[in-house]
Amino acid sequence: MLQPQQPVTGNRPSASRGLGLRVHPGMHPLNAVHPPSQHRPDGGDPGGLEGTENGHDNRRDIGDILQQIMTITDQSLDEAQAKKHALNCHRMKPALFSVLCEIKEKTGLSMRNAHEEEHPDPQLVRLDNMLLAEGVAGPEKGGGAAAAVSAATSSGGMSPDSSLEHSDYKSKLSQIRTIYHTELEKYEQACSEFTTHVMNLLREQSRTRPISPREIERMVAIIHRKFSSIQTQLKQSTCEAVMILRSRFLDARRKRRNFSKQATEGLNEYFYSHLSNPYPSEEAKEELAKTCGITVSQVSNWFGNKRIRYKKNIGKFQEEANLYAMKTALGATQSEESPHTPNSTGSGSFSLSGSADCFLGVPPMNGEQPSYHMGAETNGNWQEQNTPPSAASPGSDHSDNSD
DNA sequence: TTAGATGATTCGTA
DNA sequence: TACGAATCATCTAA
Repeated sequence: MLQPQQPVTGNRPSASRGLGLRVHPGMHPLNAVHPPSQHRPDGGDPGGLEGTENGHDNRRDIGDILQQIMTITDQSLDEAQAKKHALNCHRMKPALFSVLCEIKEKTGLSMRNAHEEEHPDPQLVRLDNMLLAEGVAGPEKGGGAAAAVSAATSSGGMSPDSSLEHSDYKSKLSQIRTIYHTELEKYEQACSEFTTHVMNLLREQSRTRPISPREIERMVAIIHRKFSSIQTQLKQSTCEAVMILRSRFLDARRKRRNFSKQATEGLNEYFYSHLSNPYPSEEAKEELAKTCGITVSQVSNWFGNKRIRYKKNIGKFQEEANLYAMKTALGATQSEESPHTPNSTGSGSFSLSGSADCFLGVPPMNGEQPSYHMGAETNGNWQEQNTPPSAASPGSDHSDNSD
């Protein structure tokens, strides 16, 4: 029986290090290269053992070569080079090489993962799209920041004096972009270098073991996948940074400012004068937006909030409703007394004295006559549920009608 | 510091 | 798509 051979150098024990492929008692090194017909996967290998016990010269040579290969990593570089050269020149090398090729082909190793398909990672696609949209990836033209700023502005959350913060935002986004591209370049360069290195190694190794071009390609693909996952992490971190930056600078809720008293009064005046149907038309919203100095969406938000909060606690708003009713009534009286006297201090500003009908020229909703009382029903069951019976009677009871 | 007010956002629904 | 409802985040007065 062929015993495991000590490294040629003989300067260290062979069983403690190496590739873990050392021959152990009971297993002949040539088991790995037996043709499949002789291979015994059940552990027993009478044929192989028989062969070694017969002291087959060729197989002993091959065993020597294999053993030398196994111990190459344990040797110094010079020794290894010399050994490699010796192996390359060995008379049995072509035979061993062809056997390895054959075995490799039959085990299907070379076809492993051959059917793996390259699908774009959906997460990566999302990250790419986001970075593109934010202006971090892709050509730098300030588009992302500008788009984000314009989006925030159009939502009505940005005040005109926020241009300084915009520039701050842009500069920080630019920093993120710079870091992102620097890191990306580093990764790409490292990937390229590593790929080249591995390909050279494989080409070199292909002289002593069978390595198909397809195998090299697959190895390159594996490397690229690994680096791609690192890049994904980079993109993820960048996205998070942009999100934090964006929320810090552009989240309208963080920039919330209360409307001016004048604007709030104007909105309230409209609301209570149309209490039976507080749903301003688009034209009315636009007019309100213009006169209050806010956006149409802010008007919509305000009415949405007002309706829901009014409905939730009618009693609480009763006093407010009465106040605006009184103001309107007073304004109407003054108008009657001096019909030619403008009831506002000037066009474009809100007056608390005008009647609901002539409320700064804001078109009545759906053609209804604005009123504080239970007027024409125009919007579902809002009116019957939410219009307080005493709204038109300032000073009347303030009973809590909240639901 | 804190509770209430308020503007904005999100989500489900008709 | 507008709206209601819930919720968040900030403002403000006490």
